[in-house]
Amino acid sequence: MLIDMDYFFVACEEIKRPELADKPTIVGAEPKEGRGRGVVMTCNYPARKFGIHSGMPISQAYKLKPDANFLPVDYSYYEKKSEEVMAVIREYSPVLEQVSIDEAFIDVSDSIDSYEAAVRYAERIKNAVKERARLPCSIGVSTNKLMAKIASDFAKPNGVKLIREEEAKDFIKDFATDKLYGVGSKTKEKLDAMGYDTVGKLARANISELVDKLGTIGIDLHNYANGIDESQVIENNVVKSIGREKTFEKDTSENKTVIESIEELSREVGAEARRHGVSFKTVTLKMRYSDFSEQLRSKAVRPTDSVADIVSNAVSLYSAYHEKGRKIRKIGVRVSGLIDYKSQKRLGEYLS
DNA sequence: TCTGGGGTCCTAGGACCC
DNA sequence: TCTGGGGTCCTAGGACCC
Repeated sequence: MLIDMDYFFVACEEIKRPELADKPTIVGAEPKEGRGRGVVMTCNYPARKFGIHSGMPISQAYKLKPDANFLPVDYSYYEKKSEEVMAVIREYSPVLEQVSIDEAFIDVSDSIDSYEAAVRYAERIKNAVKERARLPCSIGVSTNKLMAKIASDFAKPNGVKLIREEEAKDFIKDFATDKLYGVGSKTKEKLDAMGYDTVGKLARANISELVDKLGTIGIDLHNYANGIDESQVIENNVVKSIGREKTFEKDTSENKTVIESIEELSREVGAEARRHGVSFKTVTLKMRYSDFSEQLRSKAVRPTDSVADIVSNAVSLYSAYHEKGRKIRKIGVRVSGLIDYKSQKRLGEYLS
């Protein structure tokens, strides 16, 4: 099963202010009378009636519905609600794989022996999430992760959708290929060029041609197109990297502005690392220029968790590699190669 | 029309070690 | 004078997901 929260960020806001529910409401960047930068993170169904959707530039959303409620992103609140939701779901499954802040797979195949029972079980979970976390969700039910995810799209809003194993292949055959997990705009273009513009055609494609043009993911995609996905639901509670980035209100080439931002982002990253109880081995600086091209530069460091190390490395990467004169749109700082203190301590004890 | 911020995984070359 | 095969780590960039 794939449990996917409905219009999650706005639904969270509606708990605090129920009156938002009947009106078009958007969580995302500040619209600034249509001059704001950034995008719609989430919007509720009343807003969708005006053609607004997540990922849309906030300026465009403002044009479509200037008197909608535009709310800023309160990420830590949504994280808290997410934890509540995950705790509820966890009671219903021996294993839970959280995909994002508002989505999780569970695997209940060992304890459920019919499609009817599975649907009843999903309804129970949906009701429990609604009652205890006070948030709506939709649940896709099938015999593998790929199809459960696809089913969840058809469950929305606030529903349960079952796709039986024997229906799977037929269910997806007329979809565009980018409805499959792992097919984005680039891969879709390549598939189109090969003449595979629907999932059904991809299902009948020549595998060696796919591998030739796409690499080993060609095999996965061919399986997906046939409704086949052997991947397991796996607990994934280990964080691999921690980063913060921000887009400037105006593109800038002023060193002072950029460096101050790097310092601020570094402090946030450092605080987050401490919160997780991890040190890191690599610091990466990301620069996005006005034309949207991106430059990443990284530096390996001795394992550390200090903000000063993040700042000094990120700033020196900036000084060394920033292409002078080019205006920067966005700056980002990330640490990776994370080591948690406990394992470090264990290793230390072992070595001593 | 104007494109966020949080991530993951993969590929590929170079340096280095034994 | 010409040089293998196994491996790890570092760095850069691309594609993708929500």
